[in-house]
Amino acid sequence: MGRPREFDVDDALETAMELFWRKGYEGTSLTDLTEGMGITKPSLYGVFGNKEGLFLKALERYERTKMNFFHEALKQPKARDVAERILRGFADSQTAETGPSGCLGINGALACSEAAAEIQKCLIENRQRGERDLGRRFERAAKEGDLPAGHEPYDLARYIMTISQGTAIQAASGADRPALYRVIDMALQFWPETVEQN
Amino acid sequence: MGRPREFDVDDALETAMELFWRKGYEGTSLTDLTEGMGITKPSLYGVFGNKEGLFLKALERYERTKMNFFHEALKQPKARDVAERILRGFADSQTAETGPSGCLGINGALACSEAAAEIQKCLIENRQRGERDLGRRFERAAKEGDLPAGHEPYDLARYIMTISQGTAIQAASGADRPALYRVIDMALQFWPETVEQN
DNA sequence: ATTTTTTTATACCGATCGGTACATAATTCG
DNA sequence: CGAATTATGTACCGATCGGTATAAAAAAAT
Repeated sequence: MGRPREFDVDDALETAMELFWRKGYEGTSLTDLTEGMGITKPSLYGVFGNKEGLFLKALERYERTKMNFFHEALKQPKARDVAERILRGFADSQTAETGPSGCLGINGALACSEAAAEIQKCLIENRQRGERDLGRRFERAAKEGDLPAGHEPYDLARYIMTISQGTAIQAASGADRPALYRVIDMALQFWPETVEQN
Repeated sequence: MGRPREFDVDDALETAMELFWRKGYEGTSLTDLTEGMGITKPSLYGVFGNKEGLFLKALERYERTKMNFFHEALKQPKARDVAERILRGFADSQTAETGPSGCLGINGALACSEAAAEIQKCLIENRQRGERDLGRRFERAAKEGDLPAGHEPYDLARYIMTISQGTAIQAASGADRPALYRVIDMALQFWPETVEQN
């Protein structure tokens, strides 16, 4: 009952996500948001709580719609394919034709005022969670004899995430997808395509 | 002549640099700056012009005092040593005990409002200049037969810069120096220590 | 038709933003 | 000693920040 909502919540959230992605949490003002989403401030607060709540919901949407490749990649049977899919998945997302360049999880609040400390902490934990999940996958690979010799699972995970975070900066600076793919090719060179059978 | 300045310009600039480094250009308020530097706003504006001018001077100081390893590294006779010194130089700077984590050139204004667009552009050009300088150095190395086979100089330069930018994010997320060193070791694995003599 | 419920639009809130006017203080020059 | 010059402290500027009070509008329920 009650007056029906005049805007689509999902569309509005998509717009908010793109704005935060492009301008960061603190760089995006409520005026940017309400104008972009085509709604008024009371509507925004009614549905999303406040700016922080809106950002967290936008981040959730980002993870669900743009980072879905990540946990899909973990399902690959070979660790090298896991790594490669993650690297290319990030590069694809960071250089999509439509939408902002780079990564919301980094652009959102890398360095910020105390007012955004909570968001910053949340994004750091977000990145660490991904790295930990990848490390766990590589731990399994180690047991399966599926890792290149002389490498610890969590070091490999940090390595892959470091490359992906690097390409996020590159993309935000204008690098295009083929350039990032060449970086990825180099980053994977040390990792033999086929590991010794045991 | 005139009343003598009551603060040390260099000390004040050092403090401003650290603040911008930790909180970014827009995340650092004039109140943060004046309180940190121990001066009043008129003094700040008298010496540094405005916030943008102060940031640019802080960036200049950063390049001069924290990034000096970079052009020193370019002087190494072997390309691989150039690459390694740059990677470790960045990692060292990003994880110094005193001072903020990460990199001012990235933390400063990765994603921001339109008000900081000029600073953002300046930092992007800054990063691209470094990459170009490294690419030129690798071009020389290519002529000298000093590059690993099958790699273009500017691709290698982008690769090295991508790793360094990745470690900047890692450092800003709490990674320590040994962890970054292990990443660097992996990133350089494909690059043979000694290249075929021709 | 009236009540109830929810969303909308307008107009406003105190706080903070970057930046400055103005008078005073501290120095050198004549 | 003035006079000129520069720096400082205070107090303020308009604009914007995130957030909200209030009431009208639009639907469902009675």
